[in-house]
Amino acid sequence: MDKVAALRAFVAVAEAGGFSSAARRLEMAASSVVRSVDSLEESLGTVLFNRTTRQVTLSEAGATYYSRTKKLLEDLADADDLDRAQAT
Amino acid sequence: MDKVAALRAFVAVAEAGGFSSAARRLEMAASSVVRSVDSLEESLGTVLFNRTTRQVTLSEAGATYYSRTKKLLEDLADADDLDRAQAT
DNA sequence: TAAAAATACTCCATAGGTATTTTAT
DNA sequence: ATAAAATACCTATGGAGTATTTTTA
Repeated sequence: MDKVAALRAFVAVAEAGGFSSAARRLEMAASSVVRSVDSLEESLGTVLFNRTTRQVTLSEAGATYYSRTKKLLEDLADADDLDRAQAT
Repeated sequence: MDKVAALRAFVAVAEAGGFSSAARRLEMAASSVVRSVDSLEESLGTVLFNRTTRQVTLSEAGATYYSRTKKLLEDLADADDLDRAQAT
């Protein structure tokens, strides 16, 4: 599993409020988004979203995970910017 | 590219001081470690290690990247531990 | 010359897309 | 009825190993 891709999918679904709209936003197939989140949930052993075909909302664990990983993806983008003046 | 795997390889090489010893530590083939770091360097557009067949040392950019990503991998592991009492 | 890096070659898992089916409003 | 989720199916890409070659101290 590409964890970073899965985290991006997860965050997009959380913010878009659904798999289809997240897929449009990410410009990828909805099936890929579903699978990324599925494998993420499986690897965590936790349900991240409460899903019906009409509604996708973060579970409690999902909300916690969202707040942690959102920042983490930003940090990763920052880390990759090696030209930036370094605080380190 | 599996970025997280590549970051783990990068950190291991930095700490082990070489691709072979990193591979032993990670229990994977040296060729995989080399390729992970290669693709990481390519995606960053930056040389992370100064390499000869006898010596592998962090470049300046590599040293910066190491200090950033080392912490990031720890944060990721923390984020995945959803049972932990949450500061968030 | 010996140990490690680099590379070529191969194989297989899986990421990703399309098409279809199921579900809920 | 419709829009979205879920899933089945297929293909191609790339991740991973083994074996080989190159390099340098």
